Amino acid sequence: MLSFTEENYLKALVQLTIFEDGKDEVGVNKLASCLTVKPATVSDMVRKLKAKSLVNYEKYGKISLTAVGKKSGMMVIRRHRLWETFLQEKLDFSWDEVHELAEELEHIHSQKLINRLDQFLDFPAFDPHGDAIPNVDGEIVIPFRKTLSEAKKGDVVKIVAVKDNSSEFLQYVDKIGLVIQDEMTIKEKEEFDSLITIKIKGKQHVVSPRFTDNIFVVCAKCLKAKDCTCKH
Amino acid sequence: MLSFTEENYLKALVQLTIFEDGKDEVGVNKLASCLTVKPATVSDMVRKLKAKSLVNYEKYGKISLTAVGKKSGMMVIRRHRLWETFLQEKLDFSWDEVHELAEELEHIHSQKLINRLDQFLDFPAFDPHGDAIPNVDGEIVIPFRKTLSEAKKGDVVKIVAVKDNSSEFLQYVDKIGLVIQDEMTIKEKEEFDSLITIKIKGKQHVVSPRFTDNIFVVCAKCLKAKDCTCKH
DNA sequence: TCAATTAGTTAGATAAGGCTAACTTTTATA
DNA sequence: TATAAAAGTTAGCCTTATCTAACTAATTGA
Repeated sequence: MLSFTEENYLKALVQLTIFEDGKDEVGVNKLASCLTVKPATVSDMVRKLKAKSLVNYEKYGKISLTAVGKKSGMMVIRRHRLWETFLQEKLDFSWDEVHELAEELEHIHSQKLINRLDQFLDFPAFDPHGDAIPNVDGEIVIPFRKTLSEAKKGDVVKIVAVKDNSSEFLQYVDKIGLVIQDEMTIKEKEEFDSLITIKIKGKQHVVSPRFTDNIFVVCAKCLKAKDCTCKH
Repeated sequence: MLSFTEENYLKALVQLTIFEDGKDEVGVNKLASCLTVKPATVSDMVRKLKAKSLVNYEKYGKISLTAVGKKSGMMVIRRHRLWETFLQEKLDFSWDEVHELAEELEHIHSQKLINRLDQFLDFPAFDPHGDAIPNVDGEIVIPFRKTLSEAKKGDVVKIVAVKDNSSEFLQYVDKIGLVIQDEMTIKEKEEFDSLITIKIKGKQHVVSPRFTDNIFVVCAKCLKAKDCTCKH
């Protein structure tokens, strides 16, 4: 059985490779800063994960997940997202509170428990932050989406997820009055400093990249994600 | 914050002192066997717990909990029993499955989480094994009860709890067809080998001390626990 | 009451996961 | 293309929680 720590390494690797498009491997430094440990620690640990056939890795090379490592990492994310959903739906936690608690709950191993929880929640497809929940086999369909930063002036987009799950970020989203599935219009886009003016529920807000880089949207005109070829 | 291990030591101490009547302290060996570690390990650990003012202890002496240690231990038990209740009531686990899972879940620290769970479960007073759940302040009322071994021939008693939470034991209880709150009659009691013949729902069973020592009952005539002065 | 048994302690080792400091590779750039 | 900067590794140390082996204290009972 994997330790708490090993699971966190695999989870971070999934996030830095599979969930980060155009990347299927990552360096020691990046992984270290993601886990807030020192590169030396990662160097050591990655050798142990390789010995367990969970990652592919050669000295001075990049790190990637093996099939087994990927599945294990996905299961941690499945557990995390199901617990987040439980906390919000059943225990009335706000979306900025659930992440931290799920960081602990995700390490409860029982397969049976998590599948019962899934059933109890009526097999949710998305967690409170709009992220897809991997299925019982660790598979996931990452829907088409782009960041708000990529939207153009005049676009009407729908928020589908948030990238940053920190409570500070989510509280700012709440303050602006934005909720998953809300539509908004891009009123202005200043190329110079990347500030964007958006209109939500009749109200305008000027937001910075700190915000727009962490909001996932789909263009309201082409909601069928897979068919979307538009440049909106 | 207490570590996983420290919490297990405090929980075991609560079980061996507060829950064991007539005892308020325990020796190193007993604690070690309860935790399935070696006495040497306990000797070391207890010094650390004393340094944190969680236990009272002098070299070669007995171990007892301080007020702070007792409260911490009680909170672990509160969390354990609430999770057990959740698993049975909401996720349809059987009572022989919940203990092991709760051993992991009990170490999730958030006070807010556990109080929300308590509310979600509608403030249960007892867990699936019939044990009282400590309140938000770590207080508990241990109701009057005795083991089935103490019952006398002819007594009519009601099962209120089980002492042994292992799945083997609970599966045996299921096999006999016994459920918490059931009444039974003591038909025979053989002093020689302590075998007892009980009648439950019209069916007779011969049971050994392995069973009777681990079943808590109250005499059916005097259910008001606190007022009970009978010798049944 | 003293010897044997039981209970408890200490010292030294191990494994996991982390650190710092010093070193080596790789890469990027002038 | 040489060299500085960035990225990665190694060695040695720390802490927590565990162990074994050897020792000491306390209790028990003949």
